[in-house]
Amino acid sequence: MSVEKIKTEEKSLNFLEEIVEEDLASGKYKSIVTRFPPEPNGYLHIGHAKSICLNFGLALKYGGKTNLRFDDTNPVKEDVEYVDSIKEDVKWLGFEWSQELYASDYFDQLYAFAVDLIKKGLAYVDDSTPEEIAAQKGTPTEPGKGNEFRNRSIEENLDLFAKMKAGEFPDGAKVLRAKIDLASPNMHMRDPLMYRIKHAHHHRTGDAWCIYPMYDFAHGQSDSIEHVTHSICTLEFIPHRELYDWFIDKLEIFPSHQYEFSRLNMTYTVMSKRKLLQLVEEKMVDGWNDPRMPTIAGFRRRGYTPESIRLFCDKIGVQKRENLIDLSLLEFCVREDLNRNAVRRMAVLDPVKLVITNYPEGQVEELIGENNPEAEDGGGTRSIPFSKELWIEREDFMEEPPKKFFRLGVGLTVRLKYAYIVKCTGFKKDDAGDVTEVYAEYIPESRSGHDTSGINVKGTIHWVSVQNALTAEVRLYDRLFKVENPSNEEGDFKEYINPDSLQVLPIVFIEPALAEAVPGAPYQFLRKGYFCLDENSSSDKLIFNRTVGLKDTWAKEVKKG
RNA sequence: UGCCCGAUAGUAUAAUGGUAGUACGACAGUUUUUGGUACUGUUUGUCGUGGUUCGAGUCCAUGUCGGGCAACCA
Repeated sequence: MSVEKIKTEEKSLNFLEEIVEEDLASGKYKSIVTRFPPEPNGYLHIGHAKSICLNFGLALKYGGKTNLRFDDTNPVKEDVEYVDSIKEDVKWLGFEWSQELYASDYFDQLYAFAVDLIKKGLAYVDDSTPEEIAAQKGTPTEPGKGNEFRNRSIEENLDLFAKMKAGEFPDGAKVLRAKIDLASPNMHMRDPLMYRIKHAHHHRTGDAWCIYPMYDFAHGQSDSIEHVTHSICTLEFIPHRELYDWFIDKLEIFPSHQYEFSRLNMTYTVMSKRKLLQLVEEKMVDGWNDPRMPTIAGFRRRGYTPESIRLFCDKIGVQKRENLIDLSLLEFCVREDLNRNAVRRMAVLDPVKLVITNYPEGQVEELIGENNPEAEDGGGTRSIPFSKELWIEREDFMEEPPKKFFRLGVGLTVRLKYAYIVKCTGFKKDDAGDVTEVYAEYIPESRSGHDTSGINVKGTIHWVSVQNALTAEVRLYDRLFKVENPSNEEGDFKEYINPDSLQVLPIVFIEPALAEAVPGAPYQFLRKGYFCLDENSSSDKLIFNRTVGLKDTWAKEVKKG
């Protein structure tokens, strides 16, 4: 390979990798520490996967470590259910955290930090109502103004803050604020809140506390305590950075640094926990792990693999500009993985009966089918029963086939996959005009692997032997929303939900080998797409979810007309 | 109209003052016992205007457009 060739194939660094390489090269750090800091108030979605891949990926690439730290400073919204799901999802994606930590682990330390700032004259207790505080903050174009509480003595502040902690005041009666600059052009510097009173039960600290730190007074300090070198978050936190640095500076603690990248947006879905929670609570979907949800749990149930999601995160890159990624890129990534790894099977989703008129009544032949043509050895084989009556797809027969239709129609020949070439001789319709049976004659010397017929056919179709068929329920999923960017549309985003996002096929005929289908394993139903067993599937009732369809150039052709 | 961030094909993402490249998509073709896969080819781009320079997507100025910021949320 030429030098140029190698050079062009070398993947360029994203801006965060560049920063890390510079910091390592300059000796600023010997190794890096990152963290993934979810709030346990919802399930992780594909946008979090981007952040997870970034944070863990950086540490993996440059030899550092990544902590999983729950940002659990608001007890009224948080729950252990979410903690558990988040841990499961991160693990499933294939990452191992160095330590499992909680911002709530630092409540004592954070309290001491606050006391330190009070002693330095940099924080005060304010008795104002939320409305008063908002009004006194001014607006982005007008400076805010102070109030009488701002000038309380250090002693009084210390006393009041201790009483806040001791539970002497009701919720909302007082807050602790940083004393910074009410005229700052950065709204976040206009004496931000540090602590508020909430007599609420916390999922970890129980009833030990009735004051809880705000995000801004918890996140940076938690990073600092953990010696996080690169604290990576999304763009909306840019204005918080000045405050992040201010607290670290005034507290004189380890200087973690914050860097921001743009969050992931994807077409035909929504990516905010608030909206996803709404879909769950209003039962628009079957829970957080509904296969139509953009949650990690949803993708897992849908049959997406960790590899495919990691590949996707790698392909979308990292930048600071707003973006809206094509869903087709994610689908490309999952097909790429599944094409290599999914076991091939046959299933007839919309059946019509094909009768091989010259095949002996009652005879059953066991034919051999390779499990995966992409695998080196074909992935092994399985046995498939063939008989006189077969199920084939309704769409594989046409009464009046157009020129480029390489399937069945009277007089047309096709290969039955793994079996014989058949020639269509006729069909039967019912009173409603629907085709009920298709007739064909097989060519005995055309059997797969032993074909001496010399006949060439353009098309190959899949089938399942009627007398040996098993049945299953199949769930076909489509995009959750009808429009590319539901959040950008007028009105409520829920108005744009795709009414056809789930199609249930109660009875689908599948080949016998599928009785041994394994949960979590990917299957390709030939010519139909990739499927996996649903979590509610049982040996009595098999249920398959369609992960993604195959690319279908014929469907495109038909659409064009 | 205060502050902050951003702008490269349809969508993403490179080019670090020196040939605007890659992927997905779309389109066309080759191969094929999956109208899949693989392979080949085609298509479409530096937000505008000035300036610096032998040379600007890149640096400077200015304008335009998009996004964010005034939760006791994170």
